[in-house]
Amino acid sequence: MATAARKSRRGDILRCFTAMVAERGYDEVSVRDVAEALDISKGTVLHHFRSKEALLEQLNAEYMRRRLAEANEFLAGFADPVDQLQLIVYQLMLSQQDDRAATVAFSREIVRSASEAIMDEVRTMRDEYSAMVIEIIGRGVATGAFTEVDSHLSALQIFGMCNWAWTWFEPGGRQSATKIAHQYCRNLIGGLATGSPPKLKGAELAKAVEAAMASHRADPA
Amino acid sequence: MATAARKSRRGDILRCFTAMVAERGYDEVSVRDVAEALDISKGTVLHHFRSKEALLEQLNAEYMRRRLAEANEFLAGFADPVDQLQLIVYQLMLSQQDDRAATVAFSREIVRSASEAIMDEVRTMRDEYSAMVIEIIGRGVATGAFTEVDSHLSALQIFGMCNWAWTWFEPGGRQSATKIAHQYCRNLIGGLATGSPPKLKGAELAKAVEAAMASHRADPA
DNA sequence: TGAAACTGACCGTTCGTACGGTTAGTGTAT
DNA sequence: ATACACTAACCGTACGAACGGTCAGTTTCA
Repeated sequence: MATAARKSRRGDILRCFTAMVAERGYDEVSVRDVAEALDISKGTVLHHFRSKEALLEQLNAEYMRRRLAEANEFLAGFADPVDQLQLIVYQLMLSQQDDRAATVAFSREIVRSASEAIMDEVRTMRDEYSAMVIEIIGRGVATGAFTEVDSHLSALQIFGMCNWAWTWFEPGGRQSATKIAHQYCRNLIGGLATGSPPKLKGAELAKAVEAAMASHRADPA
Repeated sequence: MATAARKSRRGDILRCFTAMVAERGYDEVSVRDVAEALDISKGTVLHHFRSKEALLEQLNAEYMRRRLAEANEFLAGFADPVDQLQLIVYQLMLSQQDDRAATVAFSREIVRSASEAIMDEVRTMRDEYSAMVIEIIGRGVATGAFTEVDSHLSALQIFGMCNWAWTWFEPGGRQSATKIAHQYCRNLIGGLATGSPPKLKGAELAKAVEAAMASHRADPA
């Protein structure tokens, strides 16, 4: 390990900021709020992160890094595009539950990562993830597993139905993320798929995603 | 018409505010910005609307009022729940195109209308609209047109895939709202529906929605 | 003449950020 | 061992700009 004179509170700052952005939104969170919540000075926050915007950039980047790492892991275990597309849905919904704060913060401030110059690493990772999903759908169409669809548009449809969940999903609520993902898959994959509705092995897929998420979890609180 | 000593700029203010919120988000729009854009004083803006929050409330209320009025009109023309559900999708997507600013502003600030006290009229209308869609799906399940699904959850799925479009859809872009709605319906209604994929009479439905939207259009610029 | 539309100066507050100084650990040479 | 240099963590203050909102007064028109 490099050097760590005093144990840094960098991690705490990012975590606290993430929680606050999730709850109130970027504009309603001030650097002062974060500092006060952690009982440190505002100067300390800006010692660790160049600016408030840099804080958001880090939050977004870490979020995408986790999702990509997970996806690379669990997709490797399944070759069938029908399975793979479901895995994606399970991941997106499970992140609503198990990586809630970061997911909400990321989703609600998503436009901010679309244009700002500081966010181009985030943008690159978003594109990479999108491309992955588009490729899966395209492959499904090519093999005849899916009907002829615009794979780009179908990907957006999937992102939409999953990402929007930040506005209403409650982790402790009546329905678990897996249950929701399962029905989303039934409704959507059923529509994409050709012939008789494919048998969806939900439990197995959910387990694979959960395993991948566990091994790339953010640092503990 | 009631009274109008000087012709009021109330409409202009709300329209301008809507456009700005759509583009930048509520927090990034100041009352001063609106006033300067219209070349009036800040006092005038707050003469017409009690507060900045009241401005957002009006924007949301007008948006929901339009959607409800349209829905009540075009749903009356079709009895089949499969048709009706498609009409909803067409409406949600067409509003992204033909009522863009209000739709984006409404979508991106949707959480603000979920909790704030001032927003309860908006909340009531949102609930009414939701209930309508849930009822359609429930009826489809009851008649056997749709498979056994949680109609509440399926409604959220539809709202998600449509509402999320504010983050990426461009009115003048490569794909029209109707085209997108058509594919969304194919992918999703196909999955909901039982038996062979129902014939989707897209063109007719789109026309009905467009007619309804035309007759409840917001005041011209 | 009265009511609505509108103005412009103003208030109190909060914002993000810059910056000089202090404290506490770590590596190194004696 | 112990003195010294160095670095990263952290504090506290200060600042100009912008914020939402108030209000007494002026203009305009039916």
